[in-house]
Amino acid sequence: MAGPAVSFTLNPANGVPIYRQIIQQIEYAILSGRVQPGDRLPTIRSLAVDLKINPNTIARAYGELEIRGILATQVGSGTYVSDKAPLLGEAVSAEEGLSRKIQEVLGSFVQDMKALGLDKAELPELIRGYREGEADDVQKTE
Amino acid sequence: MAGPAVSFTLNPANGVPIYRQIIQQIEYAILSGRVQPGDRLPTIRSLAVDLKINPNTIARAYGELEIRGILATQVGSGTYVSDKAPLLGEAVSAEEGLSRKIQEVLGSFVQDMKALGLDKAELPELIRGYREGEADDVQKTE
Amino acid sequence: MAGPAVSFTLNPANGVPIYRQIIQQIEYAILSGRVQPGDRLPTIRSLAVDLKINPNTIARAYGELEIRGILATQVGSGTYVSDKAPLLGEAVSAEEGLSRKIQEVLGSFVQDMKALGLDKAELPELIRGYREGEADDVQKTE
Amino acid sequence: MAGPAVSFTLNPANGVPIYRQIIQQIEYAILSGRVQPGDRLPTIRSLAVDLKINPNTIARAYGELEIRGILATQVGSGTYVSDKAPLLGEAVSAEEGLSRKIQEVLGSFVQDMKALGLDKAELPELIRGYREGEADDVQKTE
DNA sequence: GTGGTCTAGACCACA
DNA sequence: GTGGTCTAGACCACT
Repeated sequence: MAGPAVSFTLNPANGVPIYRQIIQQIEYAILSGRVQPGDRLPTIRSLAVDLKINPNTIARAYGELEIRGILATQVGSGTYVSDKAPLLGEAVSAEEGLSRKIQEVLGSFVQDMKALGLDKAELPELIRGYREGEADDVQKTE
Repeated sequence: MAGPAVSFTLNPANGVPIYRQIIQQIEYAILSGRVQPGDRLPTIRSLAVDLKINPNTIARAYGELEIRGILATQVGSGTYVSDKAPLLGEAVSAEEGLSRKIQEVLGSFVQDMKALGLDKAELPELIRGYREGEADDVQKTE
Repeated sequence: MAGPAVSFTLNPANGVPIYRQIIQQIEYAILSGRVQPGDRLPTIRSLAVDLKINPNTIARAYGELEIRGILATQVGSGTYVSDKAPLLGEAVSAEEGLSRKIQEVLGSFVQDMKALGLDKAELPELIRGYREGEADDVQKTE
Repeated sequence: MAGPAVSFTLNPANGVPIYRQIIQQIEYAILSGRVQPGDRLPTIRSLAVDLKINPNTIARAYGELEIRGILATQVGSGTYVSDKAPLLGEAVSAEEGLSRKIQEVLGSFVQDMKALGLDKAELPELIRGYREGEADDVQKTE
């Protein structure tokens, strides 16, 4: 619990590009409030070591978030979450940004389960029965 | 309800390659039993017209599933679900295959929600409150 | 003898699709041990230039072998022989895989010759008399 | 031994189109002398029944051989091997036609085996040790 | 009318 | 520089 506010969990074999997994996890951490504007992110090098991936990949993720105004780099000091960060996309408030993303994730979950033959009404029960299992092939920080 | 057994819904802007979306929807339809071994899939050309994409893209999806033994094609006649299809991956029975996939989808949903700051206990309530909205930018068959 | 471990020889006019000829030659090179797990294959583009064919055709061959678990690609780096590659098909050992394929090729040779009126007993003599001629219309690497 | 002079052995799953397998077997039978000019071939319908395939497929094989002057159809009477049949391709004598085909088959056999790591010198021994095994998945006449 | 093969070329993702 | 995705279109193989 003393680790960084953004903990990264990468799955290099699930088809989603690694730099995109990193972007998503930073976005989620910001939206959920675990990371606040002004917070400092891990350096590219330290993250690269932790996650055992190419520093370029992290640089690309940070770079894209910077272009979108979500992160800001201060040379010689580090990378910080920008003040306007919570307003991801076209959201007008932090709450709305979080809520949108939740609806989006929820929507594709319900749709996937429908495609697998499960009705929305069956899902709460299914979730209650869910026990976190083994991760397949995952690299985590901390 | 009189439409084809596999209905396709594509989201061209979510980063997942189109041919992979098609593959997934066929797999899910087979796992859920909506499509049975021996069933004929839509022709490449008709699907291409319906989904407004290039026939080669459909052919690629069908082709990968054929290499994996899930589909079988008879040139001049069409593409069919193979007899051994329900045993996707290393599953030893159709039920096990479906169950595995459900756990997999469920797992990443719970994990995503956790990253957005929601605890597992909050999810059933969230789902109950979910109203199906119209998706953003989606192409469907039918 | 200092060339690449897989040398490709295509016959564009024998009815066998080019991408299948490539697949076969990679398989044979693996089965015979000339190419080992972990070895890097020629890049798609360089092979395309060498063989004077479209890069997509090479990509298709590599792609099918990847789906079958025989190759693994690392984008930005290249295409490699997978660790489990020698166990092609249902073979349980590299030796068995090679032996099976040899019997298969041998079987169709004997059968073809029988259809041409030659008995098995005549074949050893025939082979001894065989002088390697120049092939008709062939494209080779190197 | 009382069957037709051309006995057909089809393998629907080896990638070679069925009509091409039929053409090859007729060619081989002619080249080897098992079938002589003037001999009558089985009717399309009877062959279709024997081989359990679509009559169109046989019609196509016969049709192609007719275009090449190897077969001749007499309406109402049947299909016959033409007088000039043994001169397949550009061969100037029946012996030369047979010899060419034998060299061709032999050449690709030696090449395949070389690709599998076997030297020409090892092949006679290999053939002597060969025992005809089970056919995989084959349909034969008679 | 099915699906299969191949080409040409554009643009993207990744190291 | 790697490989990946998609399009457009030509031509072939087969029923």
